[in-house]
Amino acid sequence: MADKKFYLTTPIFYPNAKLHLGHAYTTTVSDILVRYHRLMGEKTYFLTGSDENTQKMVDAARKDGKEPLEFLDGIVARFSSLFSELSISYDQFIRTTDQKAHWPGAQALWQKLVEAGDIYKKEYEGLYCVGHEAFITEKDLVDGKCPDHGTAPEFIKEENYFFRLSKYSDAIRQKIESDELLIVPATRKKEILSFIAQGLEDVSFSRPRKADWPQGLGIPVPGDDSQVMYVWCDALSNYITALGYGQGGELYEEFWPGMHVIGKDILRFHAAIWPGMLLSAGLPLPKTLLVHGFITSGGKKMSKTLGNVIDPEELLAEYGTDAVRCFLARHISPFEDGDITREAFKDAYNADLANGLGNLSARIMQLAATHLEQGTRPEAAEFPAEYIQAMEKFEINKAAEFIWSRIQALDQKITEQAPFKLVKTDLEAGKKIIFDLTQELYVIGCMLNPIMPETSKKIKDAVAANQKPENLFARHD
RNA sequence: AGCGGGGUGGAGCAGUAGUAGCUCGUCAGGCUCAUAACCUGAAGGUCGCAGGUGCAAUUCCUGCCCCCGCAACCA
Repeated sequence: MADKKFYLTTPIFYPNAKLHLGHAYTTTVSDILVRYHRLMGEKTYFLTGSDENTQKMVDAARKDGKEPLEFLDGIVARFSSLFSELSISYDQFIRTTDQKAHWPGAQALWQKLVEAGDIYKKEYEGLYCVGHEAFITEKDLVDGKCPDHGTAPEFIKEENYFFRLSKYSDAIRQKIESDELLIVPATRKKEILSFIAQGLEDVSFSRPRKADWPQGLGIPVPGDDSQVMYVWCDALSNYITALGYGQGGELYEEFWPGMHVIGKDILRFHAAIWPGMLLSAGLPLPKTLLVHGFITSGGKKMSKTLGNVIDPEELLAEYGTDAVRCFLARHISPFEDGDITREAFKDAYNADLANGLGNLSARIMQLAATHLEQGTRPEAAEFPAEYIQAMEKFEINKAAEFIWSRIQALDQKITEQAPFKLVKTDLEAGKKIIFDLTQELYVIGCMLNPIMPETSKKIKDAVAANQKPENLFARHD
């Protein structure tokens, strides 16, 4: 058990805008899983980062009147400030513009694909839409313009490198079917298998270096400085470059392969292109892909025009870190789309935290502080099987549900056994009940560790100190 | 068009071939240790529609209807 390893990554995020609730969700789910495995005594490594070599970022920077690299530093600082407010316990933040940490590994991986004979040059011509950052076909056009962006596409003829993904369709399918590459939930596995069954096409793997990209942006293709890597080798590779792949990294030897937490929109890249690259390079595939859904608000996708955007920063400022983590963990399924509104958040906060956990802690610890002589810090808390099973299956909402069923059971127990009454007639019997309550509260504190690290500590400390904690969660009305 | 997800008491969700559960809300009662909290009970659903297979379907199959996402700030 002690030498079990757990490596988990989030996607790397686009630094052209600030992070929204969806990013906060991915990262929080990831953090809960990592903290759980850490709690189980495993050696963990938790990676997150930013995907920086992109045209959209350059555009956003210029629009902001900043040089891209300077702009990036500012955005990345905001990322880490959000992560810190969310108590995200990552070990490393990888940036794809990092020429020391990232580039050598990405280039080493490219080289492997070349050696495997899977990189070839191809002339490509077509209509390129700048807004899409992609080629579009003539039949997409309306009046000669891109219907989404209202601009005429440029006719581009360029030579690019391609990756022979088609060669790996069968091998990838086999790995996924056999769960060697486990895709959770099963519906996503089915979805990607039906996609792969159509046969995978080779993918464009590089772009000509753009004149307006500064030095330091875009990873040069080994042996061809006129080209930079396209997103696949540039970004997906972060999962191993961060561990020092290609640079004799010990972390790589120790932790790869691990698991990726991703949103449903990037399933294809992670379940088709990325495994294809790894197969070509002769490297192990990730063990698990956890694919979560999107967070909607009022049943609709959050959008500025609808005005239903919920900003994680605002929620954090109003309710605090653990309250936000608790909502995301308990009320959003890690496998499907989930919904949040301010009203629902407030209701859940009052029910789960103020009336539930907070009030229970207060009533038990008030009794304990009044009637017990001293606190206790139980040696090793037993984790109930239901909790373990849910967490192992990544069902953090069910794990949370289980904790709250325990909270309810304790409230019932206090009412039924009425230790506050019993102490007046049979002090010892009353004290025994109160002591038991503190022990059970302590276990709840332990189980809460991954989901609500701060609250977990406060509860355990309160039991240890035999003191009623400060009001943990004040009601919001 | 195609692909994917979903339609279950007022709201949000679980769930299973055989008396339909949970949370919130509502109503009534109880308790007083606690954060006007907590506990108990009640009302409220023909489980989208129509067929089919089964002794039996909300649960399996077929068809249909409706909603949502796949295009934006994107996980």
